[in-house]
Amino acid sequence: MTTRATPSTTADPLVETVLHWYDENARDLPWRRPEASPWSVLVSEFMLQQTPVVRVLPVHEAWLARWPTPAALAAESSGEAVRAWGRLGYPRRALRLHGAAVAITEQHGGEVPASYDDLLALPGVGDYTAAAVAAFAFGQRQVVLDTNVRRVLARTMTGTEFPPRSVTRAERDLGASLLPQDAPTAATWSVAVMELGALVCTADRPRCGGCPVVARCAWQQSGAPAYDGPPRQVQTYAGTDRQCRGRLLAVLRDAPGAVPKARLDTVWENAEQRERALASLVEDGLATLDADGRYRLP
DNA sequence: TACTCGTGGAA
DNA sequence: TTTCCAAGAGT
Repeated sequence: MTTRATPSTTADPLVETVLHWYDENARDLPWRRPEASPWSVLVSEFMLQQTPVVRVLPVHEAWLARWPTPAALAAESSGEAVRAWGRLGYPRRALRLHGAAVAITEQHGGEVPASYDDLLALPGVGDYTAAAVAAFAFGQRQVVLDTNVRRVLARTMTGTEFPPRSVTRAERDLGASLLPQDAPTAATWSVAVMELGALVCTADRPRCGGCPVVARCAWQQSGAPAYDGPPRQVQTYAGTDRQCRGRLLAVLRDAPGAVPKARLDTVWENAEQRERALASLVEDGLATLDADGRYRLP
């Protein structure tokens, strides 16, 4: 399984316990294998933004087989990236990943940059993804705060069931305070605490009975009080522009070439909303209007 | 800051 | 059936 530095480099017993738990319980994911390239890691991080691991796995495998390097993807049209993205959701991520591949090819000699700042400058790469790639692809010491890590820290350290709506200074300081000094150990801790959140310390029905740090969990020790913060964001979907865009783009994705507008008109009843959604797809660069009035992927 | 941006599995 | 939400980013 995973290897790491000696325990003496870590101060907090919670960190040590989670590292040991990860040694025994880590999932074998393609982008975690020793032979995984930084490009494989970067692609996985794009795909995993708001999409579950099980749905990413097959698309990630096909993506890396077709485009083994950033330059290979950069040589394709952005539309092919959108098509290969399939039904992972949020297709603008496909566009941004293509844009990142172009930037890597043109500005970094085709090699995924290792520095946080260079990564952050890539399209579609925010604080989380830049830190994650620096840590997981390059073994750097970075504070990696994703939804899993934030939830684990909220429960074990802060004693609340859920973290704040957006990342706070306190969370960042807490993450920094727990980070092992040794870079390889820090990188392993980052993926380990994320894995704990994904497999045990889940958002609903956490498996506290199987949690290695339940005895140290502030939330559990205080009786697992119910969440009393502001209501978490509700994601409505049915009838939204988002659903309409999804229907329209599915038609373009499944067609080999351009499609007549009449065909797009059949997948959404409300004409006003349909026109607005189609215009927004074009505006976003996810669709192109041909001179003959037909639509296609860019 | 708050909102938008897809999709589908689980309970 | 409805609700929740999953390795966020951009504006």
